[in-house]
Amino acid sequence: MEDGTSESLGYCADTGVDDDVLQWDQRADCEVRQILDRIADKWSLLVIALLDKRSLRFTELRRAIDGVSQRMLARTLRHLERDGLVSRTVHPTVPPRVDYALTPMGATLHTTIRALVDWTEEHQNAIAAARAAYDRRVAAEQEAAEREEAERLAVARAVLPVRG
Amino acid sequence: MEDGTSESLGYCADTGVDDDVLQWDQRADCEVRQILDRIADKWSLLVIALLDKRSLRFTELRRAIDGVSQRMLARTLRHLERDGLVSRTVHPTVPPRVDYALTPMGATLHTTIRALVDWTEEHQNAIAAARAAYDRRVAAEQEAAEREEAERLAVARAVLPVRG
DNA sequence: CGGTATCCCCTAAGATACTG
DNA sequence: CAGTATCTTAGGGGATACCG
Repeated sequence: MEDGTSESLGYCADTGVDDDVLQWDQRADCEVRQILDRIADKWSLLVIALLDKRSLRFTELRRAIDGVSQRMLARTLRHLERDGLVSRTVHPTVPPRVDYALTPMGATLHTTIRALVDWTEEHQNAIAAARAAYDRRVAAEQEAAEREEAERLAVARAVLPVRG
Repeated sequence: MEDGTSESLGYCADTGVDDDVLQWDQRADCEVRQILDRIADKWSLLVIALLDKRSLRFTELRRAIDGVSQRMLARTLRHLERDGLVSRTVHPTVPPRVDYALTPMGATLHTTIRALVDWTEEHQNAIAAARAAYDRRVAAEQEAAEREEAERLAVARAVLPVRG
């Protein structure tokens, strides 16, 4: 057993904080937050995406997901299995064969995740543009700052007598 | 400048891989993946959540989000600003005042994220139950394995002569 | 107030090797 | 094939100190 969720998490009851802006619970130990962190995880997202079409074997997933290590895939799958999002079926053949599939709950999650990915795809150009614009702005500001700095130095040298 | 997205990312064109199961691009350098990783980030999610209601100052955000360090909040905000999801407005007063707000694009993202959070809230009980069931199963299996092991040891001791 | 710069720790994740 | 165990490292993230 490597970790678990065993620390003192519990349901996050309203602490009665003044601010009602907090529509979602911000506290670090909140259960919702914790679930969110897990399913929004890089590999989880991809695994759920892939399993939507059909069940897959361990190695099929491994090959399908570029860059995932054996360790991380196993870990991710066990997490998803524990959360009841993915089912694991062992066929007692030789060589062994293990199939992973979405559970009904996992399938409902897929829909939601899909929306997020769609959003990302729709806006990726806009985001790229925003980044480029931001970077240009920053670069310009930095250049300006450097020019100003150089000028100040030049003035200082002109005013002070040269020593040595 | 701390990092950036400057490496050779580029749009991930279809590499013509055989498998059409890959509805989303899995390659580690994929732009969509990279954006997803950023917005699915723990702090980003919360910042976007909070800014939906109204614009907030740095310190307001800091206070609202339990457990965030100054460094991480600043980092997160700069990322979001760079991606065009959050706008940053400096009021040249003294003491300085900086307001953060969602851009129109940020607002659309909020809707999508909200769906994800809703899903999580709806299913958190089911997930908790699944986890409990899983943990019980694992515990039972482990116990069984230990019993078996103990038995094997007992048999071995009974067969082998006691040395020393 | 609203940051940036610095140091430092600790864990998540990759690489590697071994097992049923 | 489908994993687990072990080692190691990069970098996420906290604490602190200082600037405009």
